[in-house]
Amino acid sequence: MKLSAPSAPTPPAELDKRFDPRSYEPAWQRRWAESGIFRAEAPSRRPPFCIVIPPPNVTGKLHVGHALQTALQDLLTRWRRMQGRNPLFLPGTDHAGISTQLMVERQLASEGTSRREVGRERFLERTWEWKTQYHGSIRRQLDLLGASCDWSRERFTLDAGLSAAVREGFVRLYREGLISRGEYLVNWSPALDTAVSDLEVEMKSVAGKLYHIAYPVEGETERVVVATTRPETMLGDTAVAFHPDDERYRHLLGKAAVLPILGRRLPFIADPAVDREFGTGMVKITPFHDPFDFELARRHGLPGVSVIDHAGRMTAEAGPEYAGLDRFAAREKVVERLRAEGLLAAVEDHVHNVGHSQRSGEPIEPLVSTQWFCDVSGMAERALAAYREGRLRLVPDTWGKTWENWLSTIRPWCISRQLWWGHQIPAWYDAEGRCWVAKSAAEAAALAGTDRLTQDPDVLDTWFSAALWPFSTLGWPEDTADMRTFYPTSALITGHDIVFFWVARMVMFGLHFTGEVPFAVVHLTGLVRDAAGVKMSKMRGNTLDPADLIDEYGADALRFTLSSLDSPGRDVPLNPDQIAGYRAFGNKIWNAARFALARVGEAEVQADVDPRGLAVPERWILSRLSRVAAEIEPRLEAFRFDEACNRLYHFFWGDLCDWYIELAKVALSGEAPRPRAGEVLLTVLDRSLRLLHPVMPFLTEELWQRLPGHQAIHPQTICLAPYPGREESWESAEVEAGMEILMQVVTRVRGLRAELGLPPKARLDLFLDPEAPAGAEGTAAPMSQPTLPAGSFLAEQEPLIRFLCRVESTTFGPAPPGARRDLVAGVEVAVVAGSDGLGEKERERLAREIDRLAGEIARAEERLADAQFLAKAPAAVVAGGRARLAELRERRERLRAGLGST
RNA sequence: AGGCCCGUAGCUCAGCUGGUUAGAGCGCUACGUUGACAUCGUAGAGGUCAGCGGUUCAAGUCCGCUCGGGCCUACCA
Repeated sequence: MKLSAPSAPTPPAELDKRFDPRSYEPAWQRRWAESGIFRAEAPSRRPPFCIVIPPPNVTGKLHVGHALQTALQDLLTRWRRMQGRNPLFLPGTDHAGISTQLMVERQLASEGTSRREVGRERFLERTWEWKTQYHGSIRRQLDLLGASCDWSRERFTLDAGLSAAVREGFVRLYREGLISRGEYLVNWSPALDTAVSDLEVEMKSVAGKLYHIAYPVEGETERVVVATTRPETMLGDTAVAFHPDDERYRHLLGKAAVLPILGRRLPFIADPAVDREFGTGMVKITPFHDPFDFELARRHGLPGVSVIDHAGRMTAEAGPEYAGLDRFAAREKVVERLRAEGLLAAVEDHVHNVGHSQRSGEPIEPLVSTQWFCDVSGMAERALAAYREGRLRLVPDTWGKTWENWLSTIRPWCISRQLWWGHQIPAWYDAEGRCWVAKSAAEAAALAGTDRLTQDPDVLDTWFSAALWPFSTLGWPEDTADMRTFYPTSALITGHDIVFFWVARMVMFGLHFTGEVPFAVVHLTGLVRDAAGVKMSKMRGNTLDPADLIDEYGADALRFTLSSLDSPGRDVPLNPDQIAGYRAFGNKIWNAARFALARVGEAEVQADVDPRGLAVPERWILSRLSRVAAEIEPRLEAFRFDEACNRLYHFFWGDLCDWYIELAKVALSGEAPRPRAGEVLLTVLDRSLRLLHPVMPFLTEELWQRLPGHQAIHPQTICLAPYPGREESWESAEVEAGMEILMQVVTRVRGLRAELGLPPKARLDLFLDPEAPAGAEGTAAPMSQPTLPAGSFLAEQEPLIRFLCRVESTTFGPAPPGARRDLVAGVEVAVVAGSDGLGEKERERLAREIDRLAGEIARAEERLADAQFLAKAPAAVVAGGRARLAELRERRERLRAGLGST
């Protein structure tokens, strides 16, 4: 495990002034991979941490949604690695049955052929070629992102091991009676020519028609009117139903209607499921082409008639007039005929929901077909219990209700698909049509007593293998070291769009096959949208390709952007401007390091720093660093990547760059040396880079390798350096409070200069009067220690103030008349600038500010006069209010003085 | 039909267990090439926190309703 030298020509060489992620990102990914530091150990003494990747489809390239999840998964993995755990980020891909098959079929079509023409074997060869190609591009993209995957453990849902796991799972469920084959009403996609599961049906609101059709009553002159949106299905009617309490129709019980066109006898049925309010309250029953009717027919033992076939065409049963017609053409023809016969009572516009095939888009055709089903009701109950008992945590927890709702109303899962690309169902049929389920043809032959068997041609739903993923990838059903070391896995991060497709099924299968929830916690991310919040889609042309974004902004900037946008329960609007903003942050970090490397002389990174004997700026930045470090880990634990990122960003840019590095300039230039300033700067930089590394792995490694003395932290790589935490001994409320006042004073002086319209170089004399009048203590930044009053603190730091404000002189004490003055943090800040008095604009501004203050003072006074408030509010709040009022009044006085003085 | 989420500055979003001065980034304005950084600096403008009602000494924050937007689940023909 050796890491070669960094890419810099000579070690702590000067940094290029140009910040260019492309110059180091690919090089580091290569170096890390070569050094083997991402390989997990099994067994290991270190505590495990495991994330299995939600396997991308080998259909195509990764999109930004993948980039988001990968960024977060890798963030956690790298963080845990730095904490000394034994992390496994397990990569892999999914064969994605329907999608991939469609892609290859499209390819064949463009060559003027089809899958039927080339045959199953050749088709599968072609699909494997496809897989190889796209797998390569997925791998490249994960590398570009900096994913610290253990590629030695990579899996594919159709590889030998996973295929064995799938057969094992199927056979077990079959033998337990949870998988069975039967003829049921299923969701049929005519375009895909396969059955699909309920989840693959997308309900769309469609503006259609509601046809009112008169059915004669047998042997009577009476007619009943039924309402339907699909008149063509009437050819498959076998009954007519109404609500048992519906007086309008009760007399019809025991009688029958006559189906127009075909003349079939349709008994009247009373069933409470019928809605009396809808249409006429009389409903035609088509058991084989409507789920509602199918259920009702089962309850009443009614037969069914199939009038629509797998291609969506009318069957012979529909009658010679319609056989062979497409269902929609048949609809027109049926309506025409009814109208001609005077049986069309009415046609009205009707908006209703129609199931569409998620993959191919056409309306789903409910029809009866022989398929394999998995009874998941028991598993669903256990998945529910796991959630309720806290063995499974959903983040954010708002998903709990959805979880409960879906699992408690779950129905059998149709797991067979009439496709070729996938796991062929391990069931064989003998000459008599008997079915033998086994893990192999040989085993089936042994069971059947003959090898004259034919395997079921269908394949399993892609999600069946996906449901086994967290343990099949670790070697299940074998008792492997990986399984013992890493299962159950630590966390799952995936998009909320597949919570049912995938997450729920993994939990169900995990509990069933391993007895454990496959992951302790699931973080459901939002969907990535474009800058305007619109869902990305190829059709809209608003997709962003991660590879392009990485090329333009660098992987670190993309990772930081995505991580900081992942706030709970929200979608992720990705705006390239924002990525550019975080690339600028990278540049900022780069230049901070460049400054340090150029100025620290012989200083080196220290594993620890004793704050005793350090000057205020050094003590301050160490204190700030400790506080920020303390805030990061709890946020990562809670999947609040957004908060962690924001804190790091503001610490680095705000505290470190804006203030500390400015303060360090005087010390490092030799103008006013301070003890160990260089050492502190390097140490703060080292720890900041380590804190940032899980989010921005490349930049932090590139810079960290150049920090003199970084070997004291880790000899090889920042990837394995310890993740910094809190350093209590570095913290000082006193120093932070003092610095807070200093910063406010400096900011106010700069403000006064700008307000007076003075050029930066214009001479300015500063007067500070910290002997704030009574009542002005307890401001926004109260001096917590009486040992360090504002006055002496500011006096001690006078050279820094002079430097930061660029003033000629600082005088402690009351300002002379004519000075422009203000009050901040209990300190009067006044400047005397040459001879010019206040300009008209400035007078107006001041007057407005004084007005605004008057309003605030009035409100504060009113509140403090309220007996209820005084009695009920906590003492601290009341005291704070009083102090604030005093400060407001005092500030108004100063401003008035400044205004009147001209 | 049921459930969930959202409506805060021009844009995209933070805002933890309610505390009075609501933040960030981008954009905008003015000034600025002071040797880390113009992928920058300094200062600034900009919000009746969708609306109404309630709880409370105190509401962006809690509760109810309304309006607007999005998502998910669902066998009303």
